[in-house]
Amino acid sequence: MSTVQESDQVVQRRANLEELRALGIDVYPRKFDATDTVDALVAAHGETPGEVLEATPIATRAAGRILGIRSFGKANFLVLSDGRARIQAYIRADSLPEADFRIFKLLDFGDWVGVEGTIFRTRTNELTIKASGLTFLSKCLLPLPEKWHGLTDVETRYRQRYLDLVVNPDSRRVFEVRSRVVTAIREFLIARGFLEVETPMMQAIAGGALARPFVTHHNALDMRLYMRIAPELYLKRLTVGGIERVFEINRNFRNEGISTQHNPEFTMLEFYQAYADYNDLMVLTETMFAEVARKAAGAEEVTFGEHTISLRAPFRRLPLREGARAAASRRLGIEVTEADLRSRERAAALAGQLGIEITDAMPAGKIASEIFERLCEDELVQPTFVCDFPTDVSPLSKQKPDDPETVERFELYMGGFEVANAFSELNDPVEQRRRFEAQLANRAGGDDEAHAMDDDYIRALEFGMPPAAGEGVGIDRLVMVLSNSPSIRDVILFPLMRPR
RNA sequence: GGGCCGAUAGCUCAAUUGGCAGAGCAGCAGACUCUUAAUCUGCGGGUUGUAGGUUCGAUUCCUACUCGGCUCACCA
Repeated sequence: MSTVQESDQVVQRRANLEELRALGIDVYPRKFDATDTVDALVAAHGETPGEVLEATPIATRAAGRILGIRSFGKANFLVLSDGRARIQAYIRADSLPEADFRIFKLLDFGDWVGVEGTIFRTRTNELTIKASGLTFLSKCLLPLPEKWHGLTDVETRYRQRYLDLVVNPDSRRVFEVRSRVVTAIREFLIARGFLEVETPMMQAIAGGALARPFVTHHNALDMRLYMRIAPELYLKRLTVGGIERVFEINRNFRNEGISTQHNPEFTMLEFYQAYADYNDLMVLTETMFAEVARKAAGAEEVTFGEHTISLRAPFRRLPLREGARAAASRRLGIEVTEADLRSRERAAALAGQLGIEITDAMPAGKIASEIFERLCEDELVQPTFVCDFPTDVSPLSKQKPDDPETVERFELYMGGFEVANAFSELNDPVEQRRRFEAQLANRAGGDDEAHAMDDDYIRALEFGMPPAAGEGVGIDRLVMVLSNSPSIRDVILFPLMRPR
């Protein structure tokens, strides 16, 4: 947004500002010494009866943005917001200095002020600061959205998030949930001996996931760099280095479509635990999610759209081929077997019958997972560990000891989308090299999201990586579920938008 | 990228068959010493997303474009 045309309202607000200046007031003062936040006042005295407040008057100094002015000549009310809570201030001409009352007369909806006074309850039992002093703190020169309907235009809410936060308390609530989610995860992992680290965001090889990267360039080194699509290979190098429990919460970047579940930059928790396998991580994840839900949303059951989602452990386990097999059987009215899904030829035929497009380059496992995603994904509302993925869609996972076509991997679905992905980590350098080579073949076959060869990573494995399991958790999506937000843009403060 | 929908005052929304572009809040002037979506009286406020076209006349119909939403495709 560039300059806004000077409407009559803006002219008026500027005039009010100049009039304050003419009174000798510093209209952009340095500071205000508040003794309490509005939120703290409401929390502390929201239930205190009026008689108690009257018997022992409580003095306070609080500041905030004006979100309401009700004027009755000599008796006036201001609604003061600190972004979390609101409290009203009672401004009486004969209760505060004349100069301060003159300030009041020049206030506009949206201005920042500080109020000094004592707390009482009005006849209508409203908790109120009876002002004995009023300090002007900053001017709102542009008219804010309306007090009653707030701001509903989604484009403006995303582009000018600050307006959304000013007038829509629910929006603020979402980002408080988000903050608590991250805090709860940190506490959970640190309490279990995990070390938080930061690994490169700019990488010479964008590995650890199958996705198109953003490309950038380092001038001094004259080298191509990729914004990371995952921290995985660096965190696993750290397990080679002996950091047995490690995690990172940070941004990933993927150069792909935008949707209600995809933003080009998104926040991911990734953690690795040595000596554990994917079964251990399922237990860890259930425990963690239940705790995070309690701490961030206040309960293990949350409302998500028309659903109630329970994050109480344990979560359902559903082997991928079993889910795909059952769904395909239902859809086609025939008995589909797991063996069908393991056969390239029969799986391809099934996909054809189901109307799922496949390419010649797709191996059987890829087709099975396509069938699963198309038929099952939307129905996975309650937390479900989809487990035992085909090997050829999982280049970094360890195979099951008795079934080399299957890896020890799970994805956690809830609310109808994927929230986490984990596996027993492939730590055999020879097998890892073979998997990378298979990926290179896919790339040659036209799959530009296939994993690149990473010799440096192979070398790290050759030094010996302990048995370990690792997991990535999409923080944004988890927050969506825990804050009942239908779009990922609702949980990202400044989602990517085309410039206007 | 495809499909559908949307864009009107600062905000939230109307506008009949194509016929003077309106309301509430916000703003301005005034009244009011406990209101809370305060109330009451009066007043101002518009390049109807952009560019074209059809028409005596376009917010309305048509075309293109911009931005956005949903959705499909895509998406470890």
